Amino acid sequence: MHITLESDYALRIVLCLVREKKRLDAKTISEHTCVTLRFALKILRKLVAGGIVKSFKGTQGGYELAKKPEEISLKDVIETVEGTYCLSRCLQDDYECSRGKSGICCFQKAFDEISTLVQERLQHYNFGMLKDDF
Amino acid sequence: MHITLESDYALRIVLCLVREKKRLDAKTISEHTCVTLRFALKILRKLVAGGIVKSFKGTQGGYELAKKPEEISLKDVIETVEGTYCLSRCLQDDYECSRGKSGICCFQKAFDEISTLVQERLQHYNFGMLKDDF
DNA sequence: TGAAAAGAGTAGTAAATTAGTATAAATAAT
DNA sequence: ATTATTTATACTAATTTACTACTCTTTTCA
Repeated sequence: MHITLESDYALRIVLCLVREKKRLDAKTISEHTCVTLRFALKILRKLVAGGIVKSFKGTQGGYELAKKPEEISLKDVIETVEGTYCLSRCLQDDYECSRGKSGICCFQKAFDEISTLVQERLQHYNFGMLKDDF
Repeated sequence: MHITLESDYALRIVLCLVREKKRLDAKTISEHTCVTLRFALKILRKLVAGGIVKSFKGTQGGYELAKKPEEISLKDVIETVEGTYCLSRCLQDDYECSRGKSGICCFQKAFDEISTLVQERLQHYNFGMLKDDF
């Protein structure tokens, strides 16, 4: 019931790019964030696919932010890495809830409210606010 | 980043006891909730230890609620089964955050706020409110 | 133009967590 | 005593998370 380590690493990586304010190659990012090179590369690919980071191939290549820090929320990064947040599986479209015949159980409303709240808060915090906060 | 299936089963089990309003043995609970007998027994032990359910040994034994439905929150059940909710490991006492030398990182405040919010909401919903809601 | 320095893609393995089972012992009622 | 129940401990299986290996493609620049 946690944010995964992978999300945590992704947040560090984005923070690293926010702070350095320039193009960085994967090796440098790996060193700054204490995430292994291979794993950092994998996460960076997800961030690129999610439109949070831009990549440049070849010598002098590397990664830059694709948006301004204040346009990148915790939600953007976390959901790019691990998909939409939901508190219980019964909120997922493909989940067959064995409790209710109707497909709607008494817990669903509560879980849905809480998941929405979490998403809203994760959306609220962005890297513009967070960057100097160490 | 989910409530586990085990918590989900625990909620069903408590709901079953709330609805039946009488002492039930593990086999009956298992049948009503579609949780295997062995696993239901395991979860019931946690619920007993957590003070949510009372157990009675021997013939005519079984389980009853230890409190009124309105005194049992979602939080009570979920935390009994899987421990305190926290969004990120960096909120756990024993977690060594490799980001900040100070032990406090810029994400911690946000995660802490959100975790608190989730706990508050889970506390708010109780089985008195939920029981008839199918 | 081709070697070097990057990232991209795919597939795999290892570790951790979650889910579930087996077995033997203890207890209470009759 | 016997039977129906819970308790306790330890185990195994399945799933998810974390991480690695290898090969390919692209870009730069001597």
